[in-house]
Amino acid sequence: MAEGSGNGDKSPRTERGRKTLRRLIEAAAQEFGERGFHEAAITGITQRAGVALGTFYTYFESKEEVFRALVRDMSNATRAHVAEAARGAPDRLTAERRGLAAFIAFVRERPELYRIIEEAQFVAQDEYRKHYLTFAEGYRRNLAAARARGEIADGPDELRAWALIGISVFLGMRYGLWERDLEPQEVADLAIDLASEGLRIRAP
Amino acid sequence: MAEGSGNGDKSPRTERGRKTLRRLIEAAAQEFGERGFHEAAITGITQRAGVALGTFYTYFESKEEVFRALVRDMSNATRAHVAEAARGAPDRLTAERRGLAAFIAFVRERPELYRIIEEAQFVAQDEYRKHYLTFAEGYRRNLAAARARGEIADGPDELRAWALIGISVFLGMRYGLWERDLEPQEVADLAIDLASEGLRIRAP
DNA sequence: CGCGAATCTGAAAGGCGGTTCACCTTGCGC
DNA sequence: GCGCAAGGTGAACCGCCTTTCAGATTCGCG
Repeated sequence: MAEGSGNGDKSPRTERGRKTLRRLIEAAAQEFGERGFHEAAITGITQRAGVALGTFYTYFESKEEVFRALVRDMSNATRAHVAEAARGAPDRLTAERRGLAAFIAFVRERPELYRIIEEAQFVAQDEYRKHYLTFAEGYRRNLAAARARGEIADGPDELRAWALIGISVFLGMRYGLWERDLEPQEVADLAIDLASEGLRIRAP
Repeated sequence: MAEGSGNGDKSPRTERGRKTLRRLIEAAAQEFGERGFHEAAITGITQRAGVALGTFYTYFESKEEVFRALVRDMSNATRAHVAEAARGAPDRLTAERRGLAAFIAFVRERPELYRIIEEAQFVAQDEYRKHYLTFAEGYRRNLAAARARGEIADGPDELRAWALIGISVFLGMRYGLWERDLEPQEVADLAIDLASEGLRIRAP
């Protein structure tokens, strides 16, 4: 759960406490996911968790603090999920394809996580930036390594990383969140084909 | 200014009124851009505009209504700006390059507009979707036409459109809003080169 | 058992800011 | 000039929700 920044040592000491904390976090994910940060109410969180209002403040300093904790969790969960799916791929493009398909499927399963991260842009800018900067840095490293191995053409790693992230996020939104007229696997195949081959007509 | 949906006929009748309305809209763009929808206060808007609190409600039904009006305005302004820059390009890839450079430059000039559109996701979902759906539809048509002319390789127009929009938005965020270590023109050149050539090594 | 620490409780404090409204001012059309 | 619609004013209302807090309850340990 990442502990993190300055919560005046509110971590639980007993098993009971840990259980309550977990329920609060899950309830918060639901509440924020359904209603958004500002519409969400602490009473909504505590009701979902089945505890009294005051209990919330046994574990969190403020509404914003849970939200930040949630963003970190989801950021980690997303990266872990994608990395897991791509692990053991024979080459970079295959890894990309698998990662993207997994990402879109992930968005479908847990739309609330997607929504929370995007809202962080306005509630916890620093966490939002950290999320994408971390993602981009990993991406950049992968591209640089693939380039060194001669798997992909020469080019600017960092910019490419941001471009590919943009593709993933928007395809995730369009084909994961908004409509499901294509399967994650198809979306990934088509997208990676575009990234790999480009728009220009290949010489025969 | 797009009139738009159901504001109980609050449009100004005189020149004085039109002037005040314009100042309110500009003030709102500033206030929302700097503080975000929820932090923004009507008093902040009216103070910036130099009018009394009540005057706001002479022209708008609610806080949300100005916000929606603003999103529509900015959506139109962005599309117009990009289309203008791309007009008269000899081929699609050149048009893309010019449009992207213009978009990134636009974001740099008016970061508040960018921020407002993204926040619409949580304040006025329908406007947000409409913005990107409209953008995507135009893009798709352009790609289909270019494909028909034999300028680009065969492929799925709509998905490509979403992918290219994702690239633009994320490069705009990274190189327009967050840091300026590359010029808009360089970003556009590199990005369109990626979109055109792809990652795979070209046969000699 | 019995005691202290950890948890839990929920009423109420305290702020905040959107919206209303009754009244005043301005300026166009005759 | 003058009358009336359009425009402008800001104090007050109002509902909502985060956070606090004093006290009750539970639990683990000796």
